Amino acid sequence: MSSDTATAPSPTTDLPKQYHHKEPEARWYRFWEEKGYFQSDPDPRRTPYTIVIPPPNVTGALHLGHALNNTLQDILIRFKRMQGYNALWIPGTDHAGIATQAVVERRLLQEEGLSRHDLGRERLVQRIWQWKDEYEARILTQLKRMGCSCDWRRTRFTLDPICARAVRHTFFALFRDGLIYRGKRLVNWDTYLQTAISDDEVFHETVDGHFWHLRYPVIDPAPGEPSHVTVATTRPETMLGDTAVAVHPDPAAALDRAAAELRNRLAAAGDKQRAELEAELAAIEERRQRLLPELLALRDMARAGRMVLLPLVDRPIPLILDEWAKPELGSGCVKITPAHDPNDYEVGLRHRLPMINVLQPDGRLNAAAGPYQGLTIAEGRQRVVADLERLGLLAGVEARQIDLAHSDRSKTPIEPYLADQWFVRMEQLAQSAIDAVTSGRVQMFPPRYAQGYIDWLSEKRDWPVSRQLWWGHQIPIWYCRTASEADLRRAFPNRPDIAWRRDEEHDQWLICSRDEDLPSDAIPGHELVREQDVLDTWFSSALWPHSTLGWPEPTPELAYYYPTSTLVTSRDIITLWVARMVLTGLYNVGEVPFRQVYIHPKILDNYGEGMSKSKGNGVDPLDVMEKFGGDALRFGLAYLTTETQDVRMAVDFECPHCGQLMEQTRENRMLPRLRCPKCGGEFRTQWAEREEDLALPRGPVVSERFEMARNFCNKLWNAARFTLLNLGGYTPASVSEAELLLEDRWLLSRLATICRQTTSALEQYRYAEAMRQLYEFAWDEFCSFYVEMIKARLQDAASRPTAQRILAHALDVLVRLLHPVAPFITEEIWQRLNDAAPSRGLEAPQPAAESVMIAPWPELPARLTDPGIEEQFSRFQTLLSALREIRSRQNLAQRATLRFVLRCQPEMASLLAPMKPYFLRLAGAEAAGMGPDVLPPRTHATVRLACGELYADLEGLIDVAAERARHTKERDKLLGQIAGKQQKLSNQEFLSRAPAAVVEQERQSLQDLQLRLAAVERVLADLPQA
RNA sequence: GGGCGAUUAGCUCAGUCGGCUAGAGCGCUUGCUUUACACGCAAGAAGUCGGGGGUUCGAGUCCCUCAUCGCCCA
Repeated sequence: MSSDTATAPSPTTDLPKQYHHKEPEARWYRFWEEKGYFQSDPDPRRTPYTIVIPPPNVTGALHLGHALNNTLQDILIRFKRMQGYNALWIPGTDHAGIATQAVVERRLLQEEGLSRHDLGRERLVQRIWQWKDEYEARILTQLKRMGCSCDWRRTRFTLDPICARAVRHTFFALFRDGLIYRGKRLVNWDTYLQTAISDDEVFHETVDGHFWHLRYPVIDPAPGEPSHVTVATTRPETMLGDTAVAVHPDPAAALDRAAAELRNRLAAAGDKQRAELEAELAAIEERRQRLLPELLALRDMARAGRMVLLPLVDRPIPLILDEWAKPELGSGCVKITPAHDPNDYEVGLRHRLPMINVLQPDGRLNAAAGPYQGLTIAEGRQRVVADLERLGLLAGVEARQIDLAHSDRSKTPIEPYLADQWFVRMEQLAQSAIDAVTSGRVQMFPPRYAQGYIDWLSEKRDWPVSRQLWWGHQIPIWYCRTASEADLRRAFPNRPDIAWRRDEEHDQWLICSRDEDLPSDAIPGHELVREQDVLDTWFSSALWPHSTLGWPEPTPELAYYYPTSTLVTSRDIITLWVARMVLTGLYNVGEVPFRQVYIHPKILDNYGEGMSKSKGNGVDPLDVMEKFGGDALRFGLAYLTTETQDVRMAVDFECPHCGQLMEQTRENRMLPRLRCPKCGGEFRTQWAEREEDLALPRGPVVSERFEMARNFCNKLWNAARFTLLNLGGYTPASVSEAELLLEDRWLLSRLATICRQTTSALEQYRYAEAMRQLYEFAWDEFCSFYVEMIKARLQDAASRPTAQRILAHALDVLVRLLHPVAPFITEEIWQRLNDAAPSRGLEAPQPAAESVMIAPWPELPARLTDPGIEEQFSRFQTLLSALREIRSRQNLAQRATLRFVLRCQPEMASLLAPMKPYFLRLAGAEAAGMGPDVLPPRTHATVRLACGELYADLEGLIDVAAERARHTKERDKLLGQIAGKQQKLSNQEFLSRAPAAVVEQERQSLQDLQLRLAAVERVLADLPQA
């Protein structure tokens, strides 16, 4: 069963002072896998808790953003698994159509000078599969190194046969139900990649451009009518595709409206904007004078159905009336190019204008461009402008900043382009997804993200799903021009897996096949041609929660695990992915894909930009883990996961030769090797690929965030080390309440509270809060107080056994609480603890689980929570820190014992009496007396505390100047605070309106401050004059 | 233009129902080979909670407004 890899070394040997993460991480991950702890199978007796991974793109390796995403999922899965749920985390990757094809194509061009067309479809796809294999392996390795407890048997890929089958079934059903159609649409055309891309893959950038003013001659102008119409454009070559010129139907009213709006804004404007707005208003009035008469004339001409002659191609095109023409802008007229501009497209639809496409897929001008055919866009633009100028039809050029759409994939400008595309009708589907969220069947955390989701879906824009790519799910449609419907019926009798529809526009049949590809002669005597396009990647990822569970097969997994429990993702794909999963889940399975969606922050680089594969600013989690360990990576990330704030993380490279830090910048972040500015040594980065680079030592990427987490792991390690070194001769036995000392009851109370708080925080996805609580408890309470206090008892033969039992138990609980976030170190400690104290627990000791991963999530009895004890203990802590401060302020020698007395109530004295040894141990202070009647030493420092008045004996020790400075400052501060309180308490409104408890609290607080002031003033008076 | 978020110590960030003298990590200063830990221990300094107005007995927290930054949508 258990391999010897799983045996921890003996606790008394090999306990280094520093935790070394490397070896235990590999060892325990192997152990968990061998034990099958990650695996989950349907089991009706248990409640499932399921997460599907947001499948990372195989485009490249994972960065810290992914590390965060997966850490948060693993924390949930491990937490729920320990809580007793049948926890399943399904892993996998996404083929990422355009992104991956683009990367492989780019590399092909760079390294071999070949285009995809040189290679051909089959061989390109083969190359991409190779890329996929390499990066999928790398990604899965990264996840494993991070400790992710996925059920690897169930690893899926969006292009694998199971997912492909789900895609085919979905497409078929949508087609059969009339929810898929083919149509001409204006799409965002990437001329570089020669594919349509979705709006979401477009980014806008302001660039320097021009505004050209073109003059179109009016055909047969009547006397008094303008002979030309002037239009303006940033893309003059598109004029070749113009099919109308629009003028506003009521230009006077439009100008009035524009002016009125400006006046409104002017009324509300600050001084800064005023001048600007006034200038705009003046400009409008000026236009009214100069342009309005002509616009009115043009309006009348348009009404009369008059035409203008489109220059260069000499095509008569109509003047039309449309509100898209803005009288307050440019010439007031606008050229209409429906095939190459989204707004013009809408105008074209309204007026049933012809739509003339002048571009080829590669971005060159086509036959419709007449004499310009074959030119690139840039060449065409130059020639068109020159020719117009020669004809005297160029009215002017102005330089201007223009907003230009770019392809996120190729970084080249997007051309709006009219093309045949496949669409999914969103009307019903979108509504179902909206309802799922508004009804609460799917909940979003934080809830504010629901609004954006609903707004986006409410537009119900049809989803363009075809991509002119080779990498992806090829659309299962075959075209046939010649067959009759009778031929189709004859060829496919009783075939529920075949559906067809008529495509009137292209005079052909569209035939969809669900299961098998159709041969070209499937209809005898007719030729079938397969659609070349593939589906948008999101089409397959939309099915992820059910395709991974085997849908459309009615698998036991689907029945048991669906709907899944939680989806953990980042906000930028709420619409692209989350919304689409909801609607396909409802459509295919009839049930939402998940109950809760948790949206986590983004990790930004030191420039405030999100990490991304394409930007190359991603930090490889392996780099971080190499230096700090997987647990530190995870803890550091979870600690940052607050509700609202993205995380800006500046990172440095650390020279492996000399330790010098180098800031990671835009310039160096993608280089395969770097040279240390200090020692001149070279090292490699995550981008190293060539052998000579790989031979260099790796320079890790470091950040202060992970140092903090690494230090925390080390602290935990040492707490465990201390425990293990003191468990010699441990015997299990129940510990009665009577045996518990004050500090034990305090610790158990705190532990019970922390258990409750951690559970609650994790259940509400408040990761940072959970981490902070655990950090503070482990470090400030368990280590700094409890461990220190128990040392004496461990030295004493009589008290040792009980102390050991409590200590082992406390460490056991703490380790379990930390397991979800820090799985490796907690397992290492757990195993060593199992050797030293195999049976633990206070009430009735039980043999511990063979792995902390499958140990039960700790829940301490509520009765252990004792606010009274915690209050008392905090008195002790305050007293202690006052003593320490005096020591420090007085610069007391290490070995010098500070004697003190505490004037206090008898109850307090008896409470603190048993703590006497701790004052000595923790503050080098000896209590000479406690109680109401103690007398202050002759030369003393005093502090008034909640528990009483502390007098430290400073005979022969005092530093007068330091003491005076200190107390003067303290007095001034107190005076200010007291004044504030007094004012508050003399306010009748406050006294009458604030809750009595608050008023009482304020009174107490004032009294306390006054007592402290009195004490400080007494000390100042007592101090010898300097 | 619309929406969302942010602005708190030198830096990076917490701060839940409005209620103690606003906290942490790092950095800084001082002192420590205290037998788990220098990746440590102890102590300290450091804040006009972006500006202005309002609500309230009371505002870092709620409302309005302005400024700056980021993201999403058009």
